[in-house]
Amino acid sequence: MKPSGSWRTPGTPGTPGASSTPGSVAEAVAVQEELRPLVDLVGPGPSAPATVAGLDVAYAEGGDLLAAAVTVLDARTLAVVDSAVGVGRPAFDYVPGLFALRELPALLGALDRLTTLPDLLVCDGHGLAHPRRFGLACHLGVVTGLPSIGVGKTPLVGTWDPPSAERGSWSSLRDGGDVVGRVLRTRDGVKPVFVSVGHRMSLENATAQVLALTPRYRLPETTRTADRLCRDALAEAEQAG
DNA sequence: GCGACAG
DNA sequence: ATCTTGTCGC
Repeated sequence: MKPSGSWRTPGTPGTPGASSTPGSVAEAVAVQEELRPLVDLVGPGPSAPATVAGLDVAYAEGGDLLAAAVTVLDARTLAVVDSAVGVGRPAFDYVPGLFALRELPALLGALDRLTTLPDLLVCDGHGLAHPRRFGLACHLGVVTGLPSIGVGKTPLVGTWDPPSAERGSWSSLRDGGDVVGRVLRTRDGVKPVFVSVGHRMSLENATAQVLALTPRYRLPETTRTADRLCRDALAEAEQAG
């Protein structure tokens, strides 16, 4: 039972603390500050990725059991072409801003079990739209070396003006003088999502990719398929033991 | 000091 | 995240 530590194609070999879990809040913050400079903000990322991965985690009632899932979709048809899921334990208590430490080991474990190496990771949470500009999407991107973006359902930091009601409209998400993301309307008249860059992606491209992944629903198909997979896996795990 | 706070 | 009752609309 290897924990989660290695990655097939490390973007930055020898990255310290990349996938080991800190033992305290102070250590967790230190890990984020240490890895933050490794984020590639130049991008621009693939304009026409062949495959896009969605990542999500589901928790059992007690919060002591979780299932992490990754689904890989054909970017053109949005069909699932590969997937991996695994159950485990949260690696850290939930603390806003340190959320990534909680799910990272389980997600890396699932990524390791993929047969396909996706061209882009779409994370359920924020990237740069984070107090220290190092949310889950940045962390996963740096550790895997893959282009990544974050799509959050609710804000963590920042202020914004409401985008107009039509799908495709957006407004800048600003925090501390920085544009850290976009508030993007993916469906007409429906609550927007919060898009931010994770790693090796431009904000413009991240926006385009999210729109390509939302032909019908508010959330990206990647997120929806991963959500279903980890929920099902969690239900099975709870029945089994 | 008080509220807010990804999932 | 997860739980929950009810409501509106396709």
